[in-house]
Parts: sequence; C-alpha cells; structure tokens
Amino acid sequence: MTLGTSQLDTSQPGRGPDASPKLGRKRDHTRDPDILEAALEVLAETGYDGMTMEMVAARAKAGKATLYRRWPSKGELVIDAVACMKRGGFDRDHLPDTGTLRGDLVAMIKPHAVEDGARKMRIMAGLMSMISRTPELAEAARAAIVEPRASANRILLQRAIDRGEISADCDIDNLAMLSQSMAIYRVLVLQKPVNREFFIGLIDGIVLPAVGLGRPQAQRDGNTAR
Amino acid sequence: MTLGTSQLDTSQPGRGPDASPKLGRKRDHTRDPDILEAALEVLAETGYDGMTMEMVAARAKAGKATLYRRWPSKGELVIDAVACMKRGGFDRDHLPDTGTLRGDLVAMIKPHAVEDGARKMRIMAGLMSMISRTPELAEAARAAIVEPRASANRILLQRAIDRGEISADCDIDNLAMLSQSMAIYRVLVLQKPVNREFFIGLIDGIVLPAVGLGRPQAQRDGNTAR
DNA sequence: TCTATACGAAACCAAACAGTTCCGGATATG
DNA sequence: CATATCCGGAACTGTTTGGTTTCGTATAGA
Repeated sequence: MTLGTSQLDTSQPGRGPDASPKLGRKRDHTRDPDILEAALEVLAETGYDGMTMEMVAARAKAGKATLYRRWPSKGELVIDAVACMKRGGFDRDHLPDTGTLRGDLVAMIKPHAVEDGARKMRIMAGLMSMISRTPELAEAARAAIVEPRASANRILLQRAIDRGEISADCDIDNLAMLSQSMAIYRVLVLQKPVNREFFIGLIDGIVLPAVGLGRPQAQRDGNTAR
Repeated sequence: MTLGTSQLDTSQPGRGPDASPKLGRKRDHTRDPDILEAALEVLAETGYDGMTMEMVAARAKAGKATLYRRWPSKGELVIDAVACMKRGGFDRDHLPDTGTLRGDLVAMIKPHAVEDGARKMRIMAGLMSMISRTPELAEAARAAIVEPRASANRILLQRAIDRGEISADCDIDNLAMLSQSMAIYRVLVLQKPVNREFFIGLIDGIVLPAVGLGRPQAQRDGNTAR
C-alpha cells in the first residue's frame, strides 16, 4: 500500500472525531522511516522469526510502545517495511542504452546495484519462511525486491528485439527473471557471493547464447572455468 | 503421509556384535525413520521456526521424550532429517539416455520427480531462515535437495558434449543449476506452480538455445506453446 | 509559559515452546 | 513368569517473546 500509513490506532482515550490535533505536537510519527529501516536491517540479519520487536526498537532507538502505537503486529510492520523498500527500483528512463544488448546488460551491473542486490537477497532469505504463509507479504516482497530488476531486464530485451538485434521468439519472461533466480539460488542455497563476475558469467554464458548472440569469445576472458 | 515402515534408515536389523544387550528388548530406536519423516513433513508445512517438537512427536505418534532420547535438540533433529532425505537422488546409471539432449532433459521430467521436487522446494523454504546461520544445515540441504538434480543435469550436458551434440564451451555449471534456480524462484517468490509445462518451457526457451541447439519449433509441436 | 501530545524506557502479562522427568505399559528375552 | 529395556503420554520447568501498560520527558503550538 502507500507508505506506512495504515489506519491510525484510535484506541487513545478521548479522541474527538476531528483528526487534526489543535494542541501539542502535530508532527505525526516522525520516527516511522527510522523504524522501517531498522526493521529491514534486523530482518536481513536475523530473519523474520529471529527478529524481535525489541531488536527493531533498539536499532531505531525507539521504544516498543512506539512500534505498537503504529503497527498492530510484528507481521504488519514487516509487510510495511518491505513494501516501503522501493529504492533501487530502476527507472524506465534511467536504464542504460548502449546500443547493444550486452552493453546494456553489463551496464546494469554497477557496484552499487550488486551490493544493494545482495542486501535484498538477504532480506528475501529472512522472509522466506514467512513468505509462503502470507500472500500479502509475498506480493510485497515480489514487488519491492525482484520485480524492479526483472522488469528492467524485460525492457532491455524488448529494446533489443525492437532494434532487430535478437529474435522476437526469445523467451523474454524467463530470461528477464534468470539473473534474479540464479542470484537467489547462489546466495541462499550455494552460499556463495554474488559479484560482478557472476553476473557477467551469466550474461555471456547463458543469456546471450540463448538469444542467439552466441558467445562473445573475443570480447572477454573465459568465464566457464571449471 | 501414513508411513508404514519407511525404508529410510536400516539401522535396526543387524545389530553390531558389541552392543548386544543381554536382556530386555534389543530393538534400537525403531521409530527413528518415522520421526525423521514426520520432521520433514512438519518442516515442509510450517517451516523451521514454526515447527515444534510436539508437532513432530504427534505426527510420528511418538512422545517428545523419544525425540530427545535420540537427538539432543531440535536443530540436530532437523539436520539429521534433511541429511537422511536421500531419496529422489538420481542414480548415475538410471539417468535417461535417449540420444539427444532434449530427449534426456525432457525424460527427467517425470510426474513423480516434479511432485517430489515441489516438496523439496517447500522443505528448502522452511529451512531458509535457519540455513544462513547453520553452515552444517546448509551443506546438508544442498547435498540432499538440490545437488542430486544439478549433478544429474551436469551429466546429461556432459554426455551431450561428449557425443558432439553441443559445444564444449557451454557453461555447464550454470546450465545445470538453471532449472533448480528458476523452480525455486517460481515456487517461493512468484508462488506459481512448478509443473511439466514450466520445465519444458525452460528447456526449449533457454537451455537448448543457450547450448546452440536453437529453438526446436519444428521438432516438437505444442510444447513451447504457452 | 502552559498544555496536550508523542516519545523512550522499563515494567509487566500471558502464551508458547524447548527441554526434562516420571510413570504405566508393551515386549522381547531368559 | 521374571526382568530389563524401550516406548508413549502427560505433567512440569524455565525462558523467550509478542503485546500492553505506565510513567517521566521533550517538544511544538497556543
């Protein structure tokens, strides 16, 4: 949904129907961003079940009461935190446009993007146990963590088709998810680092060959080391 | 679910020569297989943190005391259960050999294998939260759940290379993990079913094109359709 | 300055759960 | 039958933790 603004808890005594407080501080939940950020950090470090509200409160230098004033439960807080994690979403207009598919794909692998991706993978790992039991959370995670990159890849591939670089028959949908899938697998299952070389290897070893661009043997060194 | 003497662990028949008790019952932890099986079921259904020893005991129609007589902790039980989950491992000698890579890959997609794979995905999901904090568990899960299929794929690809069907340059390692990666992603993140069509689509849309066999529009009809 | 409000800190409560202990019963051996 | 062992079930303990309440305080508006 929208930011962390669910509905205000109206359990405070004597609140009038008018929502605008005439007196006292009017700033409304200033600490929300800090708390959400803290929740994401703890989530990435300990996973959903290992995470406690006290950890989040301590990390955000807040009190547990503040958390519960704002979110009715731990689950809601996590959903909100994940949903608010929109940063890193690739904007349609800021996508690389190098003229070749390989150039575009490689240009996507900025150090910042890799690092941010690793963080997201860790968050995703922390969510895994809960994700299969909370469709709402699954959707939030999908939209915030993996969909941005997948749709960016989809756009890049579509552009390559439009300019005639690759065939229109290509399985764009699966190809767009490929790097994310393999990255999750690598981090969560193989427990190996996801770095630039890994992505390059994927591009040159699978994606480009799969779209008929062959293996660009001259333009880089061997990645299929065994 | 109802067990009826699983063939998981054959530790009870031939007792060692040394440890033979002279009196009383000599059956040694007969219930172990049932308990391990129950642990896997509960694990798949509720995840590691949601799983309780009482659930496992109840499912196995055993007492909690029996569990703790045999395993020192919940963690140890889970590690053992995962490690004992060897079934479904593809034997090197029972792999399909149809003469073509596509034939072999498609032959791997038996209904039983798909169903079993889905179960393993669920177990893996349940383990996720714990897996990053318990290297021992991570290794057990990798060896029991994903490695068997990956290595089977590797063998199939290698055979295709050996017979000259595909180039030796292919990124075998990544290709062998591809279907597993995409399946995990699909089940856990996309929450869509992993069925035969999905795997066929992967083979025809990505794997075969990536190894230079092109898209087999002519050789098989109706398989790549939606 | 006064006042209402949101805040952080800490105490508190109830439920759930890992792990333990005890006991009656089943069962195989002698 | 006697005995030794293992089992299932249930009661019990101690701890953790989600969630609540209380209270002193900081702050912004009147």
